[in-house]
Amino acid sequence: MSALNSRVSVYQSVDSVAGKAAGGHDTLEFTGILKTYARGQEVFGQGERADYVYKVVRGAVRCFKTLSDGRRQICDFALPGDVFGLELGGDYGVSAEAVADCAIVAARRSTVLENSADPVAAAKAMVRLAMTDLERSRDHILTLGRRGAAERVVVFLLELNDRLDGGDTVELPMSRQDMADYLGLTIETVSRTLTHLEAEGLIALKCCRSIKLCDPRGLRRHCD
Amino acid sequence: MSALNSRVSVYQSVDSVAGKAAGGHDTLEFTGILKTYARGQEVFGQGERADYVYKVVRGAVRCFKTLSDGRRQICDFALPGDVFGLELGGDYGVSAEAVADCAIVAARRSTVLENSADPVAAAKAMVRLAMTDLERSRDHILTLGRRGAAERVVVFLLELNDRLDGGDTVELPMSRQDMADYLGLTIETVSRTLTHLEAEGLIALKCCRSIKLCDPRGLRRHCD
DNA sequence: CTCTGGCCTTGATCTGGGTCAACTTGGCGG
DNA sequence: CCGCCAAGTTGACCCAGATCAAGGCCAGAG
Repeated sequence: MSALNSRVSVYQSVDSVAGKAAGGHDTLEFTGILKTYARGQEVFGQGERADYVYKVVRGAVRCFKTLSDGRRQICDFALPGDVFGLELGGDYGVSAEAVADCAIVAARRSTVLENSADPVAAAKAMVRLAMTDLERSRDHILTLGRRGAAERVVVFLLELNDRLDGGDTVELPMSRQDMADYLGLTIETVSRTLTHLEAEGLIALKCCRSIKLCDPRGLRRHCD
Repeated sequence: MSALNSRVSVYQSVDSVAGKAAGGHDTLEFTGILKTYARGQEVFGQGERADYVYKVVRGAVRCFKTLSDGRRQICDFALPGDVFGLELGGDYGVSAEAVADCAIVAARRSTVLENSADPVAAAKAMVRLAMTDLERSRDHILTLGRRGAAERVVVFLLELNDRLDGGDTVELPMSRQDMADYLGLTIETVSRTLTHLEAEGLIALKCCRSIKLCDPRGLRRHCD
């Protein structure tokens, strides 16, 4: 459970972590320590002091909330290039775990925010990150509140395809359980739905973690 | 449908719209025009240019997304003191309508953001607003993804009671339909659930828009 | 006063997705 | 190569909440 292979080294990243709309402005200087996390390893837990901000270099992370009886809801997946662990101030509102083996940069909050060379640009980049997350959350809310199982799965595949950008094939970094916990379904329903979509010729399950989107137009029609 | 009673006047508001955690810093100077909106009137529509930011003075606003077949999901209610219409840049990602008769301040985005006397404080206040919304959205996602009907209604009542702060009684500004569209349920289920909660002695329906929380502790136990 | 139209409640029935259980598949260590 | 175990699939059945339908309860108009 605890830090197994936490090989660490200093890492300098000055990538743009701004949204696609940015024309190069408002980038967040992201300097920190590169760590690796094994599949299933915790990055941080809900309620801990939010002293660090993270950025995925390789792999994928799930950010989730848990009810006292164990029910889990994944709020978001952080994919390569994504920042996570951004908080209002105090504590993390979610827990974060590696979905697959990961390389992640951990930067002190204060370094990224206060000690920045250009505080206005840093704050603007923060706003951009928060608003991007917020818009994705809203779509997630729409999906969970008003879409049926098939629509949820289709929306998920299309979104992942968009974010991973691997042509017409989605290489899922997560298990069926993770998909289910993101989509508010059960593993059985996710599995069945994928089988149905394949039977309809909309997708092809090359293997259970590799899905080809055969008919993107048809899929999009499936969920407006 | 269009602007019926859009009595307008200049309005100077320098309220703190920062979160509760703020010790007085990072306030957003919010200067704009005070407008009134009739119940049901649209404030802005999804896809329109997001040139204005809004702040509720009186009444309540629903921010929602709609699917092409008419299914509606309310993402958030904006209550007195809340800012809404904050966007990444381009267009509004949701539509906004008055749930009840409202008084709302509309401020130009540029006035609030760029032309601010203290751009760093403004940007920080923006981050605070976005993060607050984001955290509420995450809770909403948890509710929609993993809670049953009774838990949803209870969580909703507790949250509203917290935000409105009217002692132990919640004066609902919205209809059953709005509640249902926020909670991912139907009006019938919301109505039945309230009746059940009353039968259990957890709440009292003084009238259909006025609900007394008789046993806050019991309610909280209902949904962890 | 009655009429009308929202809004809300209540009951009967239906169904999408959950639950339970068996089985298959695939990756990995020995 | 086999055996093992986690992950995924498939089937049978069940139930929470949706749907369909009938009234009830105001508030405002006439």
